[in-house]
Amino acid sequence: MDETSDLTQQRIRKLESLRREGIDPYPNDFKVTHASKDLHEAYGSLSDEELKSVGETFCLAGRIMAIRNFGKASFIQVQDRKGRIQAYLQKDIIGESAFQFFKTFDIGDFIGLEGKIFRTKTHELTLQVQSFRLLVKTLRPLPEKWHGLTDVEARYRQRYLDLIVNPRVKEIFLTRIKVIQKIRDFFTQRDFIEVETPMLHPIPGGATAKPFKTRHNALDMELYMRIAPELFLKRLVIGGFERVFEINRCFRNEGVSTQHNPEFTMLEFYQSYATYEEMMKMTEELLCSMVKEIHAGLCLTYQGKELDFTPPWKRISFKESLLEYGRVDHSVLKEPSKAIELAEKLGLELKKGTSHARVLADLFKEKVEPLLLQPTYITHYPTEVSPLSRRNGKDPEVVDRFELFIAGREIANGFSELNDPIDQRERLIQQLKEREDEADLSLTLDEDFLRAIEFGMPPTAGEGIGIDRWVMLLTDAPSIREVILFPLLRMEK
RNA sequence: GAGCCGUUAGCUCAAUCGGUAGAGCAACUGACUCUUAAUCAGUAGGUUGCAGGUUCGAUUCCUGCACGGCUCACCA
Repeated sequence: MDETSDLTQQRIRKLESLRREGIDPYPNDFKVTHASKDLHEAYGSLSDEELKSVGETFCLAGRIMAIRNFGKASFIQVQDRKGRIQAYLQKDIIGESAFQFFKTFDIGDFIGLEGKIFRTKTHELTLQVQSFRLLVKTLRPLPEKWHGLTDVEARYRQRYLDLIVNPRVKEIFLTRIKVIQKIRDFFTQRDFIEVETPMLHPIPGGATAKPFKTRHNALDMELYMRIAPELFLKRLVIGGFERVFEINRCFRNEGVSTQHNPEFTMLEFYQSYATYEEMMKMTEELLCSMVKEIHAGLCLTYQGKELDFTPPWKRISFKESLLEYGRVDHSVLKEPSKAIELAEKLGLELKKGTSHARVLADLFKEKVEPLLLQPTYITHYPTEVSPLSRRNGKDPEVVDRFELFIAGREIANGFSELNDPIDQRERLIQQLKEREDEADLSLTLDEDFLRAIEFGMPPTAGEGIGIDRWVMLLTDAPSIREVILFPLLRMEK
């Protein structure tokens, strides 16, 4: 058992002996003047001679990641929030008793250092320690210094360890944070307002995923964790916030995979007096700005595949894509029976109903989606599978909608919003009818949403972008769990 | 939900046909004042995920369970 492991017992004994000697193993009064990176940036390029004239004393603190002991001197690697720096402790300088005290330190302990900067014979910028303090005595040993922590389960369950010993992991999450910051800046600059809408929905809507059910005790009320913020953001548009965005969590009670986590982060934004075509343009600008910043160019490699983000991105209609990528016969687009025939030939299970549009959507998923490696907009989906999108002016059977695919995955979904309240009501009812057989009590008509639209929604376009999947592309992560700090796992035994 | 694979020391990994469970790092003792996966000598560390079964004998073969990974299914 961990609690009785020898290594931990040893350290508890060390801790007790420190206390007996009157040393506080967890002080909080050490003051830091510099971070490791500050020193690397300020002095990394100076010559050995120039460094000698730097008289300044620096106070740093961090976790000891490596110790290389000699008889009367020690090198240590100290890690702080910005990186690592080497420090050098010499018995002659810090004194006999201090040096003996240092010998009791373990890898993983936090240390506070005060000293001057110099360069070793092997040209490494190093802190010549004049004095030091124990800041935290740790009780458990860190994973191995060379291989680090590779066990995937341990990495996810004990993400703190993963972050301590695997620098790449820290980098991924810093990139994720940068992405979110960048999105905020992008929309704020364009006069959008960031809002927060409810996570607890009386009626789940805005998508057709299965929701998590929960319950409010005092109100004696069934609630659902939101599957999408869409219907609330539109209420805000109706209320006069003509440009809004939200970056927040959505919850879907579905299977877990390398592409799906039950809770994930979605960006949604709505702009009045814009159309789906302007959304496509804005999406190119937004995503390209991030690719440029993180990859110093418009190309990146994802899982061995070269992706080129140079705009404009290919746009092709849903039906055209079935012909061009799916290589289906024209008759499949025209005759439902032919579509069903093809789907059956491919071994697709047509559970969702066998209407022409649904079958085509299944064929698309099977035959087209995996081929869309380079950024590609698929436009004009069938109206039937897009209950919240505005009908196309020339062909009411399709909608002014697009989905963005990159590396064979859906990254974004946007459309000109349906603001005809009568059509909206009919299409939501139609959607409910199709799902009736699934006997899901959560599927109810959101009458307040329909009432809101009856008060008039300005012509608006909106879009949602899955942030996790986008960060996966930017960081070359093979699984969504690599870009979520604490992915959902079963309970540990 | 199904299939396949995995689970051995704190960490990373070995263990031939079923025959006493090993190494590196970390730890402990000692040597060493410019190392950087420091080096050298020595010591200690295990309910082989859990529960059964087969066998003289199981890390190894079989069954069930738990947890994880991948693929598929479900699903925006």
